[in-house]
Amino acid sequence: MPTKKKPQVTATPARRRELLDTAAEVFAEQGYNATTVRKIADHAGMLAGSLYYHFDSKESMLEEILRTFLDELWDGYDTVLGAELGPRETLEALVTESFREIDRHRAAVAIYQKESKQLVAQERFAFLAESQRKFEKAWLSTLERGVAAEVFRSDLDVRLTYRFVRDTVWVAASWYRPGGQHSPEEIARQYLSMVLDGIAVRE
Amino acid sequence: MPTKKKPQVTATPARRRELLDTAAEVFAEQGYNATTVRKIADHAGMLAGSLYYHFDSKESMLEEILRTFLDELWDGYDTVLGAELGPRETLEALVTESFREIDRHRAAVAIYQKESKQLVAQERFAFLAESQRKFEKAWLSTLERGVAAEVFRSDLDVRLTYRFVRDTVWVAASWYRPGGQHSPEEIARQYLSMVLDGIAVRE
DNA sequence: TAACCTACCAAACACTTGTTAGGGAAGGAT
DNA sequence: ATCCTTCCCTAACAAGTGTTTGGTAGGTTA
Repeated sequence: MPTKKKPQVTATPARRRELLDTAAEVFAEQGYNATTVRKIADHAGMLAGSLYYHFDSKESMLEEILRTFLDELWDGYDTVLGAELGPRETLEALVTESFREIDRHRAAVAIYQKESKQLVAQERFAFLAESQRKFEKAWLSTLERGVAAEVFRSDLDVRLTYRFVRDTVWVAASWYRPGGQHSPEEIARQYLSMVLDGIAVRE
Repeated sequence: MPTKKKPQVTATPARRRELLDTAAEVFAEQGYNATTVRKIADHAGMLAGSLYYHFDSKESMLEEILRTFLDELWDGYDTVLGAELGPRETLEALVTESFREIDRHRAAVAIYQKESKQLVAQERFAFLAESQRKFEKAWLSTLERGVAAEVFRSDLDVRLTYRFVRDTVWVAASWYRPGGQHSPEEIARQYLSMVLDGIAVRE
């Protein structure tokens, strides 16, 4: 007799993704640790134990939410980076793509922002560290290319600039609401205008 | 016979603040919900129950940490706002003061960033909402004054700009380490240069 | 009709959580 | 020498935690 069947792997992915979406929203709203499986089950209209028909554990839900988000994020980023644009155009495209991802995966981004720092220590979530390295490399090299090409200022600390740009983009997930008065593209445009040209009036 | 004495109020504040500092650091590192009172006690070299000689509850520790931080923050802010500087100088002073507060209250700022959104719903932490309103008013009015005086660009959404500036400043607490290679003033200078003049090279 | 699979419920499990009650050692005050 | 205060420990508590086990209604397949 083989091992027990694992509906987690083969079951219809429709209900599964539905449950992951509600779980992601509760995680984002209340925080991962403060979210009990009973709360998730409540939002899904079922009992706590029933979740374990679809998932191994609470932690595996979190992992799948973050993995799905990062996979899609890197699809977009790799496309941009592979286009071999100039440094300024690359930065514009990365920022715009980021705000689009926030629009699509608001909950996952919020979770990532809040929890990734603690999760990355666990080997189960080592893929977060890998993603962070790729992320830093992509942004830093773009900024450095821009400095070399004299389209970005050379008197600013590149690493510091990277941190500011990175944080401001992603922290937008904490206040962004899809369907609001600003589209992701409009937010990206305003943000880029601020970061590239500054908010001070030019003489 | 009067009610039991409450050492929480009258006890020597030295040990009390010491414990709050270690608690703040554990809260900042692991997150409030993920931090057990036993972990705090471990870091303080005592047992969990002993904490309750000094404090009413885990929640009251959190409240005191945030209250202490916000009190000091507004001391600095009110001084700046009372100086009646021009809009650009006010913005510069607010940013610099913010980075100094991050330097002094790194842990508290990190906690505030992570938890305030969920805490503000509880009436016990209503003072967080009040602080946020004051904060928004101070920044928005400064930005609007700058636009009116034509020192800040008028084609940017003020509210959006406010959010970007606010978030980028405070999120720095997540990567800032006191004693690092950049002083708070140096970080403020670079940040202001980026926000005011942009990172693009001027023609 | 019978066998089976899917998706859930009901009830319990072992464990961790914040918190409390009683006690005691150390040291200063009387 | 006695008392009192400070500060911590020991031991337990009730509630809440993630998870497991066995069962079952309803649809699908043989």
